[in-house]
Amino acid sequence: MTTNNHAHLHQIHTHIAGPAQHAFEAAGGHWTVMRKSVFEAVAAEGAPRTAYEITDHVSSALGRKIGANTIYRILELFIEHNLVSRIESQNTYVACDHPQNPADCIFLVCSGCGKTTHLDDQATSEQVRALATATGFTPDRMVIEANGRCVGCSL
Amino acid sequence: MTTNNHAHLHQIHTHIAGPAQHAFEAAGGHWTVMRKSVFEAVAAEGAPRTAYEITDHVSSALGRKIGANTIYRILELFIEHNLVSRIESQNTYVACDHPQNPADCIFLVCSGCGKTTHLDDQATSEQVRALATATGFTPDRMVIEANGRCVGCSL
DNA sequence: AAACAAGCGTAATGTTATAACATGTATATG
DNA sequence: CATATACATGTTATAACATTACGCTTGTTT
Repeated sequence: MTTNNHAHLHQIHTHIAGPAQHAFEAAGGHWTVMRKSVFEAVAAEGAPRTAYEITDHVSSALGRKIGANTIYRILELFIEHNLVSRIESQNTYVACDHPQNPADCIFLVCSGCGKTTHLDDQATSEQVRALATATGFTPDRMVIEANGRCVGCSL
Repeated sequence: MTTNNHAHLHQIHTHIAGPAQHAFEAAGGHWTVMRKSVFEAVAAEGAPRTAYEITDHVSSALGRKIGANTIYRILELFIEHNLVSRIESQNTYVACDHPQNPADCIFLVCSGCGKTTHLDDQATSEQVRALATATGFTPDRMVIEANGRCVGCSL
C-alpha cells in the first residue's frame, strides 16, 4: 500500500483542510468531493440552510442533479461527527465551528432575518443535562434554541 | 343579546371545563366542539402525538373526516395560548398542564418508547434567556429539549 | 336585514425526510 | 493486477409533515 497514486485522489485530498475536514478524517471519515461540497454549502452563509437549499447549492456546484437523500445522508453523518448541527425549530442545518469540542450548542434564531448565532455555554447546557439526569433520564443530544429577534431586527 | 338560547350552544359550553378550557375562554377564545375535540386528542396519551395522529383521533371521535389544516389551525391557536407545546425535535404536540403559567417547558424525549416528560425549571430557562439577552438578542419562545432514554428504556 | 367576522370544510399543493434498490468507486488481499 | 469487499453515491418512489386558497356556514354587530 501507500503507493499514493491516482490523479483523481489529489482532487479529493485538497490542501485546504479546514478544522472540519481534519476532525472528520481524524475520526476515520473520508472527505470525498461530495462531502466537501455539502460541507461548503452548509458553511457558505451566515444563515442556516434547508436540506433542499443545500441540495440545490451542491447540484449547481457540481453541475449535475443531486438527489435529496444523498444530502440527507451526509448531513446525518456530519451531525454524528459534530460538523453540522440541525436547528430543530427551523428544519435547517448549520456548520459547526468546533468539531473538536462536542459541546451542546445554544442557538439564537432570528425570526426577522433568519440569521442564527450560536453560543456555547457549558454551564447552562450542563445544568439542563443535570436536570434531566436527576429525574432518571439519560440525556443524549440536547436541543437548546431561542427564537426571537436579533439586534438588527429588534428595532 | 345575552338571550342565551340555542340547544347546540349547550353542547359547546359543556361543564367539564378543565383549566385549559378555562384559560382559553378567559383569553377570549371560543371552546368549540372542534377545539375541545382537538384538545382531548392531544391530551389523550402520555406520549406526544403527530398532527396526523391527532387528525385521525379527532376524525374518529367526530365520526367524519377532518382535514389536516383544521387541526394545524387549532394547534397553532393552542400553542399561542399555551395550551399545547410543540416538540420541535419530534414534530409532535403535547398538551400543557399549566396554561396559566406560561413558563418555558423543558422536554425529555425518550428515543426508546417515545414518551415525553416535561419539566419546569424557571431558573434554567431564565438562564438561557439571560444568555441570549446578554448578546443583544430578544428571545421570544424557548426550545429546550433533551433526547435520550427514560428510566424504563435505559436498561 | 345587511354587513362582517369567526370557524371550519375541501382540495390541492408545497416542503421536509426516508426507503428500497442499483450502481459506482476505493481499498485490501491473494 | 484481479478480484473481493466495504463504502459511497445514484435513482426512483413515496412517506410524513405542513400550508395555501378559496368557499360555505354560523354567529355577531349595526
